[in-house]
Amino acid sequence: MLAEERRMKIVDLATREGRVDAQDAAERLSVAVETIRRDLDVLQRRGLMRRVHGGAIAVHRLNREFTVSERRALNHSAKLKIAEVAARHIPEQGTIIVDSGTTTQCLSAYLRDKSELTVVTNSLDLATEIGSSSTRVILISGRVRPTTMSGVGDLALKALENISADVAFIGANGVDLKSGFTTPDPDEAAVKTRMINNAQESIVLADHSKFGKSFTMRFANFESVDRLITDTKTSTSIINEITNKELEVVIA
Amino acid sequence: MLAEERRMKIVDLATREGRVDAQDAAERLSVAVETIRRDLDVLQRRGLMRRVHGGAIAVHRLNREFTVSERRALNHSAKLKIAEVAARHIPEQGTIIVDSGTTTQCLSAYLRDKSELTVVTNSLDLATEIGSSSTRVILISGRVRPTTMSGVGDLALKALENISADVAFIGANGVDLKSGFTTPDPDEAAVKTRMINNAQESIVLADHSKFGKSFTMRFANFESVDRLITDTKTSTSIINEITNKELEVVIA
DNA sequence: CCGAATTTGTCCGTTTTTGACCGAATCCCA
DNA sequence: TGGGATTCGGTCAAAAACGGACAAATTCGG
Repeated sequence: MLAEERRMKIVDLATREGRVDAQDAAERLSVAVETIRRDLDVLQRRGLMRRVHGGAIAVHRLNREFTVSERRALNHSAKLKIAEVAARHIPEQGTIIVDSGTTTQCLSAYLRDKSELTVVTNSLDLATEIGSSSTRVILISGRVRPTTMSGVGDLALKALENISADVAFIGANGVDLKSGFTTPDPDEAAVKTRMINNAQESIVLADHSKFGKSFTMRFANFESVDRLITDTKTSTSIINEITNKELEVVIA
Repeated sequence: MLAEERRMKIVDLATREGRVDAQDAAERLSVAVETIRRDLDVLQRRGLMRRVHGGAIAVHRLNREFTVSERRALNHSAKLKIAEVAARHIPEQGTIIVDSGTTTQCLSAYLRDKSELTVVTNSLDLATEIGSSSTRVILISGRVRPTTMSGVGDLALKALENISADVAFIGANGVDLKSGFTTPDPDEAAVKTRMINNAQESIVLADHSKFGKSFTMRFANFESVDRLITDTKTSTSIINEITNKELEVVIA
């Protein structure tokens, strides 16, 4: 059996059963466990599954299980540092737009009790956290997308229509040289684009795990964003290439 | 079973039942209690649940308890009964409007995972609770009023403009023979009025403590509401007088 | 057909996971 | 409030899984 063929069968197994047991797969495909383990590593690098002790878990199942709170914990310290740096760009007064997402969510600590500040957001969680403080919060309506707990759709775009802000803090799922800033959901992408358009200055927050990835919907290219904040683990070569595109990159 | 798989099942248990009993989970997943306890520690570190004596509780439940705990304690059992009766008027499919408020909030238990139902609400807490289920949630928002954590103002009215629903469940601060249904905040009153106007049928939920009180803003008179649900502690004389005004009163 | 590169299997020391044990801390109920 | 039951958390040992090294087998390019 060809190596690729074997890997296909492993993917097959994974999608059918949701997981792969290294030991079990080795027996079924009559190869050594080490081979399976190596295969799983390869498939993980291809983004097809996630390696865990004893085997691997199919991504489709992962997405379902990964809740907001779990994603929040992912690279949490990096996100906190990014938020800390981003916070320097929050004005004392005026209006800012804050996108939904686990990274932008970390900004909440810097947004409470700013009585001269208006925060416009489509994130339920963020609004809940700072809504009870003296900061003026405007929550964007819309259909609630369960995976991100944010308001999207036509209503959200309508609500944003007449709002203009000083700064917009935007999250991204993918940052790639070819594709620009991307996200999987079309509705969510439309909201992000509108947010960027309606702000004087726009800042994207993205930790190292987002780089080199691209998803279906581009919501901005490098020219339309003013600043990109990331953490120290992001490869410097990518950062240099982005800096060449007239986009200021800040490393937290 | 893979370790990660087991942990997923624990998260599953937690989200479904709100809590995890270490002993019980150990038996169900046929591993030692110690293993479960270690898993719970890991999951806590991932921010998925909060460790407590005897097991752990899901974070989504945790947030819920924190946000409305004090207010909800007031006449809580009465509110639960009112919600139970009100729930009989929730259609299996179609669109309903649910107002913000501690009483209407209790409806959330009956609104999760109704895939044929669309819930329109201006309550952040309600949207958060049912937004993660398969129920379609449309959040009406605008400026967030800190005391009630609800969306009000011009933006909210605009968003409601083109929405029509089968039933509206409305909360009230005061129910009085002379003043009708009242609330202190003008913005909130405007939203309630619009909600009632945009629904085929409107139901007000009010426990006994609301009767005989009146506040600045009337959002509805007795004629414009179809049904009033209250608890057994409400004085029968008031109920009789209200019934005379062509308003059906249901006692939970 | 040959040599190089890649893949695969084996070996083995290291790490991780798991279940068991036990004294201490905590909870629950009378 | 006190005592019994439960739970906790730390240590230990066995088992499983890991990963790196290396050799054998296979594939590839010329």
